[in-house]
Parts: sequence; C-alpha cells; structure tokens
Amino acid sequence: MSARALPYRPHNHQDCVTQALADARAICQQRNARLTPTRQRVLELIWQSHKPLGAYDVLAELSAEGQNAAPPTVYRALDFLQQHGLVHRIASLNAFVGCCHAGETHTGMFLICRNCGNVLELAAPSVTVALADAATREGFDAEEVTLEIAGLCPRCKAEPSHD
Amino acid sequence: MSARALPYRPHNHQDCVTQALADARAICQQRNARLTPTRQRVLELIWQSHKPLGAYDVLAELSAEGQNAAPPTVYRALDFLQQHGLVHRIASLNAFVGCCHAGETHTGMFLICRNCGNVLELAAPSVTVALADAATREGFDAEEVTLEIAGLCPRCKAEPSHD
DNA sequence: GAAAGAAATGTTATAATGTTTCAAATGTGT
DNA sequence: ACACATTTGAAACATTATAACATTTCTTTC
Repeated sequence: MSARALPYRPHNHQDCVTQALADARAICQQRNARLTPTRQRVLELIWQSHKPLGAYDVLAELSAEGQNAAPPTVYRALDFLQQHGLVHRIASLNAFVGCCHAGETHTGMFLICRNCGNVLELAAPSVTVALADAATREGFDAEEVTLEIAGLCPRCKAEPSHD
Repeated sequence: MSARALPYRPHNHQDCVTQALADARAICQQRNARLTPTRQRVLELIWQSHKPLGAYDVLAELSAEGQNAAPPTVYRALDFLQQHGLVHRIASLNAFVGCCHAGETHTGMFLICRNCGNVLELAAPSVTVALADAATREGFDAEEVTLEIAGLCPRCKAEPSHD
C-alpha cells in the first residue's frame, strides 16, 4: 500500500504488478478471503495494463492460456476483486482497472485519457468532501460514487500520439 | 429553463414533461436542429419517469404504439437528444434521464436512489470546481465528467418502500 | 416546381456485455 | 471420514449497442 508511479511517466510496470499482487495477498489473508489462482491471475492481467481491460479481454487471455474459461469465470473473479477493493469498474467504459489504493477506504476518481486510454486513479479528498456535502444538503445517503473524467492526459496534450 | 420540483416531493409531473418539451423545442429551433416526431416522442417518454429509462424500454413503448421501431431508431434519437443536452445517459445504469438544465452548460451530478430508483440531477458548482481543480493539478484536460452517486433518498430513508 | 444534395429513417443482421441455472469439484471444520 | 460451505465448470440465455446499406423525407438551388 505504498505510493506508485504515475502511469504517464515511464516506470518499470512489472514492479507495480508485483506489488499489487503482494498487497492483494496480504489483504485477502487478513480478511480470510481466498485469492484463488484464477482470481489472482485475473488481477494480474488487469494490473498489467494501465488501460482498463474489458471482461471479455480478460476472458480471451485466460482462454489463450488454456484455461477453460467462460464469461461467468471472469465476472465472478471480477466481483470478488471488486468486493475486496482490489479492482474498480469503470462504468463509462465497461472495463476494469487495478485499484491503486487497495485496503484504504476511498472514493475512486478516475482521469481517463481519450487518446492513449490510460487511467489515473486519484484519491482527491477535497472532491470527496464536496460530494458528500452536496448529497447531504439534499438529505441523500451516499453509498457508492461513480466519478470518471474523460479528457486529455498531460502526455497526450504535449505529443498527440501515444499507445 | 425554469426551476423544477424535486422528484421526491409530490407534484404534477405532467407539467414537468410539458415544460421540458417546450424547452426542447425552443433549444432545437435556436440551433436549427430538427426535433422530429420520433425524437420528441422519445424525449417525452424519458421525461415521463423520474426513473432512468433503458433504451429497450423506450423501444418497447414505441413498438406498443405501432411505430415500427428497431434498436437504431431509439439509439439515434437518444444520441441526438444527448448531443443537444436534452437527456443524460447514466453510465452506471445503462439508462437515460431527462436533463433538468437543458440549454445551460453544466456538469450533471446524479443522486440515484437504490430503493425507489428515482434520480435527482444537481448542478453542484462547488463540486464542479473541486473536480476541475483536481484534474488541473494533474495536468489533465477534463472534457466529460461522469458523476453518479447511488444511495438512499430522503423519502426512502424515512419510509422504506416506494415505487 | 423540379432536380440535386443533405439529413433522417427503415431494415436486417450482428457485436459486445452481462446473467441465470444447475451440476461437479474443491476446500474447511468437526 | 463426514457434513457443510465455497468455488468452479458448463450451457444457455438476456441485455445493451452498433454496422451496413437501402429508402424516404426534407431543404436548397435553380
């Protein structure tokens, strides 16, 4: 649960993945949740890209690896990972990303670059507070926040063609 | 483009619909956009419920009315209405609601009751500012904001079973 | 008002995303 | 080893959205 590099800047992303898996194992152990091989493999696949991965992308990977996987295999694993705060679903993309703040309670806020597809997850406490206030003023009990911002990341603003 | 009643409180909702249609006609005329019968009917159907309506719900209504409608009919109308700021898509529900601030530039923020399904759209300028700041601090150019909050509305908090 | 071009719609098929259901296997506690 | 709960396999199906192309309708220009 350490700070991580920005996706925009070059970094050894395998380190991110390794760390994420280690964190996940720790969190699951602590909660008596079973991080089975399939669940772990799905988490790993999702973490290997800073770009959101669709459920059927994950499914294709698993199938390619010889697992006899069907859609429910993937959706079940994703449900599990979401429940334990290890991945987030990006509603505007029907896709999933690894959570950068696994284990911490937080309101995810996602900056999604429409050019390169990378996603940055922010904690943004000031936004969280403003949201909670706005909801409370309406007498509304907020439970789940979906907050996704599409636009252009700094890298793609400067130079328009990235992967 | 007048203030409207809260969906939570009883009100003559037909007035809301009538007003929304009048606003839409004005906006389209001003922009030289054609609010054709199908587009207008779709807008009306969506406005008739405070609850988000799925594209296939709209389709079923149109079909029931004898229009020979197919999915593209509905999705085209919805695209048009979205482009002109007359409806919003709720990404977390794959559904659509009428826009309460048609014609004004605004960041929609939606309070979605998980019990009764009603949706309240807020303008919430303080949130908009906090969001823009957070994005800017990351060097990110925000273009489209998806902000949806699921929870319990005041009415359902008080009395747990509503339509 | 007729012809040409643009915008909108009809129609069929298909893609992409997500769920239900029930059976089999695996792990867990006693 | 037994009973129980959890996880996975497998097939079918449901829901949401788009592609492609023909046809109609509207608008502009002559």
